[in-house]
Amino acid sequence: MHANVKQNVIPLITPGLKVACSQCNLRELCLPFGLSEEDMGRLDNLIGGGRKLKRGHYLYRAGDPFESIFAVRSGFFKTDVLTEDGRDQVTGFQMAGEILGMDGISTEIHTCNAVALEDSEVCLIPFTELEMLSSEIHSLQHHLHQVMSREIVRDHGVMMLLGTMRAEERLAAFLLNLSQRFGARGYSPAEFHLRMTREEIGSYLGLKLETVSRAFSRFQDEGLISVQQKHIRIVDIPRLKTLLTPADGRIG
Amino acid sequence: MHANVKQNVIPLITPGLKVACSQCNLRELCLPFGLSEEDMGRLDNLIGGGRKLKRGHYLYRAGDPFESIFAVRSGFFKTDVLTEDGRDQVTGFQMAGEILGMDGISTEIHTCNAVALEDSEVCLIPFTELEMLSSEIHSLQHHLHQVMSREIVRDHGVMMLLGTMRAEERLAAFLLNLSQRFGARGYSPAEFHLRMTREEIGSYLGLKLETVSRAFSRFQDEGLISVQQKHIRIVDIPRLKTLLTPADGRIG
DNA sequence: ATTTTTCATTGATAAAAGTCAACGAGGGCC
DNA sequence: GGCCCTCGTTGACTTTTATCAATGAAAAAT
Repeated sequence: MHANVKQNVIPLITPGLKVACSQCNLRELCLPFGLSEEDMGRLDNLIGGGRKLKRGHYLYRAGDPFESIFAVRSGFFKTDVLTEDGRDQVTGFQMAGEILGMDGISTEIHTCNAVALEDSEVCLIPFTELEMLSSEIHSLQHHLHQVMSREIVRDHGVMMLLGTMRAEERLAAFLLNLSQRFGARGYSPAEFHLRMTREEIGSYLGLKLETVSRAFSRFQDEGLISVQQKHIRIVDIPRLKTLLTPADGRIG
Repeated sequence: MHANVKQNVIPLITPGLKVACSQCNLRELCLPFGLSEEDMGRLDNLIGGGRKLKRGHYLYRAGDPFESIFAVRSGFFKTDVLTEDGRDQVTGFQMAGEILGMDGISTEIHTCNAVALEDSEVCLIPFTELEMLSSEIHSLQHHLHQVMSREIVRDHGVMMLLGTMRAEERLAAFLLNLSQRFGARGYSPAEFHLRMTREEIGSYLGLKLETVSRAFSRFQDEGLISVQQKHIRIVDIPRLKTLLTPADGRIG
């Protein structure tokens, strides 16, 4: 309880940053995907500006009233759920173009925390207005549904990971997922900087930090990756992928 | 691959069952929640009738084109995801009033299987039509978003369970969740029949069936529940709940 | 009604991950 | 630039869960 007081005292959110989907190079990844020029302009008008968050600051917390969803413009976030008895589960890591906050729609209260893992910017999308606009723009409505559905499908993937995979498989899946997402954003899929700690990775993967650390070391020993603290280079993507399709001793 | 041929050869779906939300005693739990009489009538017109499924039959399968979501009218379903390498993760169990199929919205292709675990009936809700109607009826639109968001929040709960809990905690959480949902539907929260096998419970909880079975036996030995195959009676709900809030040795 | 098959339970043993502990490296702060 | 604190790594050992295997009970098929 005391450990993270330092990073939370002031929810340092800087309003007033002007943003426009139509100018944004993330638009193909983000909410405006598939909108016409004109409709994108209407979405621009709705978006309540951008907000900057310094590393360690909360975008929202469990218990906060829900008003908006957020699109990550730059930076890196994690979301996590806490229980009364102090358990902490990281439910996801979000990067540019991804949508945060949909957990709050159901009860009008956020059920998880969203924290910036590096200095970040988000676009604030007031949800009531978004619903109003999406009832006028069919493609926006449909795309919103797709984004929510994609989140459900992603969650199923995490369940699969947590429910059926062993430690090294989980880590391999995690690295390949990051790799793919960095690649899709024009960054190197083979070399990147982890924004989260071993403990946060462990929480996401349902493992203890020591287990994560050992798995990293083993991957390095086997020449799959090269690790130096938070710097990762994937040396052998194909072989890393084979870790996810193990025991193919199935009889057709 | 061969094991479940028997139950799948004919996707025995019986169309033509007429249903009306306005007459349905599940309406407070289901999609029409919060609609006016008039709007409910419009929803009635949209719903493509009911369908009956015999136990073991698929409502839809991964790979099927997505057209509709489904509301469970009666019966019991499971959803699961398979990987190429044969891993199988049960992602949920659905009962009356709950919505199935939202995984398909994102890509227009279902990503999981939905199987009836007992003879069941669903209402078929064509999704394109639902979107059209929901852009006219704001409360319907909002409620659809809430239903999807609730699914996301539920998924976070499963992640928490899989990521942080031990075998007995998982089973306790599972039983309490079923208990609560049966109770909400007017059935006994203390005594019910499990529709799924130990293996399916295990898959959902990220455990092997033997571990599930042992945990059941231990709960029974400790006087928490009484188990006889699929028949469960929860003897001591409060004590079962304390299993979920263990080690409260936190220092404030 | 009987046979067959599936499902559940239990025990012995193995494997995987967790726990406890020590040490070392980096990054941020003064 | 140096100090402090957080984070990461590694080792030894424990706990938990999986695996393998056998038996029994119930449900489905004939």
